[in-house]
Amino acid sequence: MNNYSIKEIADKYKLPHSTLHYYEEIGLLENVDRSESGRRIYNDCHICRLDAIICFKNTGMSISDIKKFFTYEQDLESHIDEIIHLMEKHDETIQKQIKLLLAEQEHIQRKVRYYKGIKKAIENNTQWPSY
Amino acid sequence: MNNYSIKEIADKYKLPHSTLHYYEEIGLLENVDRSESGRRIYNDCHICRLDAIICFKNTGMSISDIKKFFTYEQDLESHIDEIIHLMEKHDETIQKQIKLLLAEQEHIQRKVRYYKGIKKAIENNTQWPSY
DNA sequence: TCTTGACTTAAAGTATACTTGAGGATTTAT
DNA sequence: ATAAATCCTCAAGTATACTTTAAGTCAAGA
Repeated sequence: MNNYSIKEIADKYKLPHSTLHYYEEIGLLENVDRSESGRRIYNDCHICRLDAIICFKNTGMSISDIKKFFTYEQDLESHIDEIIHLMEKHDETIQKQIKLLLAEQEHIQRKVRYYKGIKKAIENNTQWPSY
Repeated sequence: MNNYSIKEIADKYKLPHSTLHYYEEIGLLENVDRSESGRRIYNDCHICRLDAIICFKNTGMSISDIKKFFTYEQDLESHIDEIIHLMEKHDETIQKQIKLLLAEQEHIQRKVRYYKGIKKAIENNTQWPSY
């Protein structure tokens, strides 16, 4: 089990120290050891948890849901159904997000084509395209 | 050019009235006419703009960037390069989001499989799978 | 040893995007 | 005619997720 300073963790995840303080304060990061002088000592469990936090955050999960996940995970046997449900729901959410993004990307790309048409028309002093 | 009450618009876009008030207050919706008694009268330009606002919001664009887009659009000729740049940048952003979501979806699906394995192990009183 | 950089706490502040509440006016349906 | 629905303004409040500030302690290199 390796040890890490707050700087090492902050650098690894490109997070400011304050965010790590904050995550600890709200209970998202737990059991952070301290050196004799009171400095935080992180370990591989925190690495593990931060990997999950980053993944969940990247996919738009709220901090309160992320916390719920870890709470369930701490007593996995009695919450296995909730955990599976949470993960399956989140999988669906991601799927919906991807679908929406793909659809909206079409709109944006259409706008790009439209505005490029306008640019050409401006440059050549010809008629503007219709949208 | 059709006219719409705030209720019609709110229903169409499934937004509370307050959000439409807010969008007007911050200048995202402009030139909203009023009836004699002071009630808002929206028209097809607002429909058009709201379609774009919803699209931009769905793809994670900030309100300040959405405002910037409409500001540029109001004097398209002198801002055509900025508009194209904004849209192309946004297209890239969406592309990145999709990539990230697809990658993270793998992680979530792996978790689902893992926890389902655990559920089975609990039910059959057998050994837990490794992650 | 001294200075610089890393770290601490606790409270207050910030950014974004709305939402709610109070109090009143108007419109529509019965 | 009256009740219910819809709308108005403006200020204050809320939720989420941090960030900043202040004032100080600790550790490591020159």
